[in-house]
Amino acid sequence: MKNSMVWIEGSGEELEIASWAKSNNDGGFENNQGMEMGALCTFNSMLEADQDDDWYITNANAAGGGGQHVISFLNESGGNNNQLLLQAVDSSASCSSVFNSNLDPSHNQVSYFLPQKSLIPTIPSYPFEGTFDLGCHENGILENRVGGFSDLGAQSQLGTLNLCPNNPQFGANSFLQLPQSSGGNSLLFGRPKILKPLDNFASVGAQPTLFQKRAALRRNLGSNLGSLNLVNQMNLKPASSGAIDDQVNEKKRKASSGDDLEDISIDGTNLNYDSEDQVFDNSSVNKLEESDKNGVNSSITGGDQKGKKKGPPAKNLMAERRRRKKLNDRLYMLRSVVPKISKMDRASILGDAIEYLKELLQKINDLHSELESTPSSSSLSLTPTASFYPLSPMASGLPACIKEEHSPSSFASPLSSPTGQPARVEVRLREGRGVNIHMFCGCSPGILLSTMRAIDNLGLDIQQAVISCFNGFAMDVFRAEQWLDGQELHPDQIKTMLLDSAGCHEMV
Amino acid sequence: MKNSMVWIEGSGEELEIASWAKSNNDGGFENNQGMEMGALCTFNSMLEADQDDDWYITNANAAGGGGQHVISFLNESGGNNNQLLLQAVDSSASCSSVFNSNLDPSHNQVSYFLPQKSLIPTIPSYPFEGTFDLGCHENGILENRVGGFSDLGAQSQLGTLNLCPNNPQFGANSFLQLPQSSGGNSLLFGRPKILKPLDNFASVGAQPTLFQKRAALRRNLGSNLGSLNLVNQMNLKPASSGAIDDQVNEKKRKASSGDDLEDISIDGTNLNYDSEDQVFDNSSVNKLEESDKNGVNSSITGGDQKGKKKGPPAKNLMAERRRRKKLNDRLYMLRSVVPKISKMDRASILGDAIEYLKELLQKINDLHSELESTPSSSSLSLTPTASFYPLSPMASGLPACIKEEHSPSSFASPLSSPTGQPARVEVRLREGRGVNIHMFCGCSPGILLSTMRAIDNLGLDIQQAVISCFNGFAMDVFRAEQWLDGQELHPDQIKTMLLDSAGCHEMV
DNA sequence: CGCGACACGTGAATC
DNA sequence: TGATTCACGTGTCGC
Repeated sequence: MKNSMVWIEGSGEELEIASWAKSNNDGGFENNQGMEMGALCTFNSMLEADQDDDWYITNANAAGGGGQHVISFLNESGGNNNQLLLQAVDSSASCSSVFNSNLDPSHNQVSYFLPQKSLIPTIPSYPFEGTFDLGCHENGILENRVGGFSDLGAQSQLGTLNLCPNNPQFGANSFLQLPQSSGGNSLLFGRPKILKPLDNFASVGAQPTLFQKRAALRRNLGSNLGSLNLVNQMNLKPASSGAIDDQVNEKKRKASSGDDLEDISIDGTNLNYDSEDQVFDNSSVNKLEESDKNGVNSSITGGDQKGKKKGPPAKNLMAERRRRKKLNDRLYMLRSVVPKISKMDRASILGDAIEYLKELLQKINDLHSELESTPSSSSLSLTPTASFYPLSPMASGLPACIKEEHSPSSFASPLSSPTGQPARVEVRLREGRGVNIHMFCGCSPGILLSTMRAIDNLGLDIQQAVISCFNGFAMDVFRAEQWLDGQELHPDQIKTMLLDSAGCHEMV
Repeated sequence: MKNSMVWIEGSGEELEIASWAKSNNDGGFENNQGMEMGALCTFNSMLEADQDDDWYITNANAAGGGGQHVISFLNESGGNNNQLLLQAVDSSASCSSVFNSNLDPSHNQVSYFLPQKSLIPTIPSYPFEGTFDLGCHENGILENRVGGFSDLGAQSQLGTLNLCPNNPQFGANSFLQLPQSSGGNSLLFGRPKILKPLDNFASVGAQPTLFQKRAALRRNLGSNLGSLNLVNQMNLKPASSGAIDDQVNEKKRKASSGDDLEDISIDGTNLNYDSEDQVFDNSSVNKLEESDKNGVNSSITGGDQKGKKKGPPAKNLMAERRRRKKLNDRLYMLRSVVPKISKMDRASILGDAIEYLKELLQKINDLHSELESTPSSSSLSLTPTASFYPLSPMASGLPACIKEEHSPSSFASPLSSPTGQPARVEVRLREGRGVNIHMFCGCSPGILLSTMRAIDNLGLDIQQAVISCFNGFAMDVFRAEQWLDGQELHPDQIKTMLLDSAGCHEMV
């Protein structure tokens, strides 16, 4: 769990809090499970989520464990062509790029992980300690602010990376993210600044984002790195490490509103809130307290005081949290699906999405017109439908770019990348044999294959990745392992190899 | 401006409140102008809005009257390909469908109008009365809750329709919109229920949404229809009609937070807050007061009391308001750009956008392939545009539709597939050497490579595709061509080949 | 009356 | 140090 905080929302209903958290340490198994559940949930949620909304509606199973089958369900249905595969991103979970076809993480949380801005680039992975239940714990630690994406920074990419590892299964999501990463980064720290807020961390349990932010920042900044690098500690840490937390706690807010609460989780914990129905308040609370231990908290909860105002608030509070999370998840999803993200800012994400959307439309127009006119000379000035194309410079080349200019290179979204775009490759070694790769370049025929070959030749097994090939070629490998026994690969080796393959992919 | 409420945000800076409002009645001319201005503003805002953000930055003109030229500007710029033309939506403004290329309404308000849910379907247009300045007035009327999109309903489609006529120029945007309309709806009332909250109403001045909601609901419900149908009155009405407003006002909230304020606008008015720099507090305030007249308000501002806490808050407060508004605007914009909105829910909008985006990608692929194949047989069964594949019901025709319901299976997200899942492969030949492949299966190590290899072995060159690898492996090849001279591949060949590779990917 | 949805204000963090 | 951004909790409204 390192960075990635997955937050699961109960399968059937409530597992909100991060299941992933549970097994932080040991890694694999549980986490995965958690992830799946999350995914599962997601699906369900998606299906069901908006109610009549679009997302498929199928609630069914979900509940408890059956994540898997849920999934299968989808698959079946899936035949589902339509979907390109989005990355589902769950605000809570850090894995950003998930590509879920389903949109709605909301009810059932999903995973996601958004790249964070990477304040603390140095820290490779931030596992999340908190277990699901424990999750609360974590939250507490981090604190109230659990919210969605914030800047957090530090964990940013890490989160992404980490998560994936954790939940290889889910990994799928990451897909589209590429673009982002390309910019700089989604995968890793690559892009220092770009991704600001959204990053994955989002929420572990509840609000990974802030959580991450703070946690990361504080911890990282303050103390840290050492301890956290590999392990989960980060998250736990807060809990465990009183000091840092304290700082956080002090702020904890609670004081302000004062009361509220009622429920447990209240501030510190947050984690649960997502859980929705099944509130694990208790557990979480307990943990929280730990975390809360800091001064202020007491003021707040006092214990769990609920005496406060009326009873109702608590419920609403949870609901609101869920809502927020859902919204964030969607936002992340959108983000993951949009190639060129530019800023991680919420508004920017939205804006980028809009722009991208426009580009696509434009492109469609162009194609359409072309199609019509095609055969013959067509191209003329006529501009069939509307002036589509003339303008569309964007369509092809720089679609959205516009904005970008300045940041010209950084993100170049796959789309944007004119094919000519020189390849950009970022490689980051995770601990063990893990490798994160972010590659972005102009799309040229054969590049996909050549890249895959290159990776294969490098002895890397891609476990989690999202690759998109449109205008440009973008690949974000969230998790890959070196199966080739031999020596450890050096990032540069990988990089050059990939660049080479990109350079001469046509020759494939 | 009948329905469409354009909200202009000062050109240079602040014209926040709705210019459009001004000329309600007479219809055409002024309205248009208003619209234009709105548009104009929007552009500017867009351009400038996010600062470094993407949106083009160009403030220039905007200001006063020049709506037209602005537009032309756009066009020129337009050559500007980039933009597809979005409909800009401003949370504050009600006009939904404007198609502005620019994304960022925030700073400079823009216009928009979102289709509302149409609570009051019967009412065709809701013009906004309030003029810019007056806008405040309006706001006041509606009330504090000016927020973003709320349900409002009634105006929904109407707004859209109206607008278009007004700004033919912008019409371009519509282009893409089609999809929407096809969906059911965006244009007219067609879809009765779908659009709920976002509707255009949004806000005139500050928080259109709620405003609208309440205003609309109350008014509509309570009284209304008759008067409003064609004309602008609706909007004005609130202002004019005290009664309705009052109801609204009562709720106004303000009381809760109580203080804050400092600034003028405080609650009731809100309008200004968006304005940012130039706060027209005064004007707005004045108006507000009118609106505020309801009981509670007084409690709140009391006047403008600012005594409260510290100094800082106020500023931040305003900033936050702006931010919120901006975000809402973007959201609306997104909404306006996405044809099939289904629910007006924020989350739904996001989700729909995501889905729509996917569709577009798919469509592009289709077109692309078609295009390539075109000359020749093109027509085939392929169903040119859309439905390429069987699965993609959505893609073509009903793109979004899916959403809906039925499509249980339809979406199956890639993610979902548990690894165990048997591979599913769908292959469709496009004309020419084009091939569409949809593959979905459990994720197992090496599957990516093996699949790539299989494709390579098949002599297929992937040109457009999205591949995700997480829990499951999902690959959607939108466009691939057979470069292997030889014979034409048979879909089944491809399919079996891929299935084999998936089956034994580990052997890779 | 609960539940969902929003907006608001606020504290905090980052730039 | 100011400006933004975010998340949170809360009040409110509509179903």
